[in-house]
Amino acid sequence: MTLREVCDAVGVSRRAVQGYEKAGLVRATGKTSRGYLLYDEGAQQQIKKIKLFQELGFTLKEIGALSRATDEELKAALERQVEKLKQESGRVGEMIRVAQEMIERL
Amino acid sequence: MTLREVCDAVGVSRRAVQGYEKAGLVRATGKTSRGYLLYDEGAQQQIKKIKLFQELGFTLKEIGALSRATDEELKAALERQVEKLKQESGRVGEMIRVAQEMIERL
DNA sequence: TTGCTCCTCACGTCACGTGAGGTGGC
DNA sequence: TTGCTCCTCACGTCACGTGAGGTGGC
Repeated sequence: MTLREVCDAVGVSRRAVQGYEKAGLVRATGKTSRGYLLYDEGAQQQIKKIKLFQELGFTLKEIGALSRATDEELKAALERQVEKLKQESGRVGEMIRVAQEMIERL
Repeated sequence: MTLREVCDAVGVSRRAVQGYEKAGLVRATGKTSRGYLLYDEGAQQQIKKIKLFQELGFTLKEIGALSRATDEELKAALERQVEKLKQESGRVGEMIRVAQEMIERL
């Protein structure tokens, strides 16, 4: 698949993928005769995975480390992340209440 | 109050306040003979307010615009923000579920 | 030659973090 | 003079956004 096709399929920008490559998280698996970047199924899955981990709140650096981690380490990292996400969830809920209170007073 | 005192009281960094000043959102209200920056009660409240609006998800630029907005405009902006925060809340909840599923499978 | 699509830099953005170098008074 | 605290730059960081300039084939 070309870069554009992968981007459309996964829902990331070309520039984001470029960022992933710079961080050493993926690589194009080939190029067409015209120089277009190509990605195979594995690379596309990898890009999808990077995006998911980003949404879980990991930085690109952390994602790189996790790809080299054991299952135990990955599990521990996910558990820490769940705690962070729960805190974030509480914070967001609180902000919704605060904003609604402000609206009431206007 | 000195900058340090304000930072300690409000819970922001000196560098953050410097960023607020650069964005035109606050100004030191004076300086001591030693050149230390001073902030009065009003300035401190302003810094607190900036921090709150940031936590509601507004950028510094938006916060500047809101300070010059009418109550109607502010209300509308807050309502839009509540919608965004609700979406964010849903997203975070989903991410918690995804992470927990990943943990189960390890 | 023109138009189209894609490529590879590389500076810009946002909200600070993190020193660097300098100052004033005990 | 040394130590301490604070000041004002100014480059660095993170994850891209946004052009700029160039290429290949219809």
